[in-house]
Amino acid sequence: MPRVSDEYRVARRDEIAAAAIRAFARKGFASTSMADIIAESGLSAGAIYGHFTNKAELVQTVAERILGDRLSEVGALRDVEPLPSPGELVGVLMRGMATALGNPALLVQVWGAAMTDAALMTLARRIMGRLSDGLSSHVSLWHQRQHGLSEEAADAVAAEQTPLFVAACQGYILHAALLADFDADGYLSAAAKNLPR
Amino acid sequence: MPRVSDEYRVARRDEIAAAAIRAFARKGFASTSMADIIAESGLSAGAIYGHFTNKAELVQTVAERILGDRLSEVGALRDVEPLPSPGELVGVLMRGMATALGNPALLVQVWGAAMTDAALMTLARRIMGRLSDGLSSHVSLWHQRQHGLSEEAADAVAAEQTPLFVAACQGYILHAALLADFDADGYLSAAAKNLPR
DNA sequence: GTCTATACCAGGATAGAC
DNA sequence: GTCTATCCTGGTATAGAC
Repeated sequence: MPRVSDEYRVARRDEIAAAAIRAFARKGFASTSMADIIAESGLSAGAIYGHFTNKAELVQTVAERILGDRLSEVGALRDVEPLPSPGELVGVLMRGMATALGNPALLVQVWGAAMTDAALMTLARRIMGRLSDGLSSHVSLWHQRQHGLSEEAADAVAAEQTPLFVAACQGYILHAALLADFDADGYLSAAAKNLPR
Repeated sequence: MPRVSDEYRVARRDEIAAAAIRAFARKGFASTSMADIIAESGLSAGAIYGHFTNKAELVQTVAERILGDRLSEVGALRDVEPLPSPGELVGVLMRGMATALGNPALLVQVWGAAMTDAALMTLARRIMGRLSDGLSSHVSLWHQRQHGLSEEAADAVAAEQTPLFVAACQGYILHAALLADFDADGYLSAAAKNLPR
């Protein structure tokens, strides 16, 4: 029995989630406390806990939003013309992620946290599954168009190769997060050139 | 001015570090408390803090040991006969890591923790640098032997391709840590077959 | 060097007034 | 719904006896 309108509720939740994202971007995922988020939002502890039952639910919501946004990009992959090679696609995805997310360290922290947090683990799996599906269907399409494979044959090749393209994305993120002098363009052009095509 | 022999000191440190590794393997890297390590070691808080100034130093020592052990394997890469392709080498490395370390989740947690811990970041960079160097010199050797490239030309190719091999390792670890039904053999044979050679 | 006991702190969550 | 104030837990590190 809400005392206020649903629009108000969702708007407040959005507002709090946005503040949490800013806080995470500034202080990192794991080392951001509720106090940080509270300060960033300009609200109070009571207000936050009125909209999220606990920190886990808030984190879940925020992570969903951060990663979910990237997925729409994967969905639009099929329609790019001329069809880029899967290796080039890795570059498109990673550049999009870099500008949208800013700090790749956030993703690495989410992975680490997922190792001991069941909800985050589920989320990370779902995201990775969707990325994998998006890439896979693109790889299949590529082999059909480029090498004239049948759909079945192309799907088989895609099933085998897709993990390597996923790994190229994950490797990009880890390189970017760990190396101070990471050469992003060099990495991506090497991926476009050397991954199977 | 140590009151006991140096041998005793290093033996105790080793003992504590080994207990910490067991604790990390069981409860994960981030969520293991000093109390867990104390219990696992059978010693007391005072004893531990007599040998390590704080948790960070203990973690540093343990992480160094876990990751450092893997590096000897990288060093021995050159001597394998017949020379495996770089893609095959990824398989050798990852299988060795899997048996030695058991749980790949530990590495993912170390990466995540490194994002906000300067000492761990330094360590992670050093490990990745050495892995990269080991792979790189192998890739160069491979291209000299297999395709008759000059040392300079082979080094240039290696510089370009090495990040992809490193990414294949990192991707393996993330796949293994995140996916419940990960097909390790399928991943590694796909890597051996599809990575540049 | 090692033990027990405890000080101390950070962070998540709640109570009750408005 | 939101605020302020506070409780409570879990965790690191230290004090002082042996």
